[in-house]
Amino acid sequence: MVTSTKPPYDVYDANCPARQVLDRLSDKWALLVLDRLRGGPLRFNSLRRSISGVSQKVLSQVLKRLERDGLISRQVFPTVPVSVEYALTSLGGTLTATVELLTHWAETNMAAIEAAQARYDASLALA
Amino acid sequence: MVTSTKPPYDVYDANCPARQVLDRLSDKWALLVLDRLRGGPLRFNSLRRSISGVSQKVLSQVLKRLERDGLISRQVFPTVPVSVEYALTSLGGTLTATVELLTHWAETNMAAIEAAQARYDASLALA
DNA sequence: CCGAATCCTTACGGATACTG
DNA sequence: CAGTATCCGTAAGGATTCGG
Repeated sequence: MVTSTKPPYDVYDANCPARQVLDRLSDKWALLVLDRLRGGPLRFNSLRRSISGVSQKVLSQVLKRLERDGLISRQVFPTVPVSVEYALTSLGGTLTATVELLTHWAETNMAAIEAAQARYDASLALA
Repeated sequence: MVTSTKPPYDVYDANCPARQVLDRLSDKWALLVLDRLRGGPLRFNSLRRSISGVSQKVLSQVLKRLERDGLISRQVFPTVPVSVEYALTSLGGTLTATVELLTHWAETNMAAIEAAQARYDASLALA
């Protein structure tokens, strides 16, 4: 359905809800974190290890932002040394469910995109 | 619904379809372009003017990428001076339709996110 | 174990000027 | 009109080190 039901928001306004959310999803690590937490709560280093490639600095930044947005929760256990568990909130859960629709689109149409790229690149090669 | 139906892809692999698509959407201008074209084909400068804030360099980069991905089409009219029309392809159309679901989530839940942020910031203020 | 702070590199985006 | 080419400032992200 492409029946343009354009929202009454200004897409150029940084305060536009769509932009707000998309700016968050634009961070690739954020999505990986949310995806990881779908399996249940995880501790910091455990989460870090499960997402290969992310630096500790960036991970803590991302976690802080997601917590601030209410998408994940952070619970500290006063053990020695301290341990911290991160978990998906219900709000975060609905978001990941929605993102999955996009993931599904990707799986369905990635082949078409790759085909288009091949065609494009080929047309450039003979130019 | 949080019933983890995880795709059979490696989310850490840059070739994962989900990543491919999200990396594209991470470009804020790309989304604005796709959104703009939902109203019908537009010429370069027309598109540029309709998206305030984008530089001409970045716009042409974005357009080239979207064309390569098969999400938009580019048609040159041999007028003098030449005019070029960009339009959404059917593939691009299905993507924007899917993105709209995300937009809808944003509209529905943005208030909750802002509330969470306010709570978070308040808890920091008294720390 | 969890995270903050520092340094440093690089890659993106804006402004400007030029071509077909 | 529709780009390409160049320069350049800024800000994001990685590596490393230190603290609670």
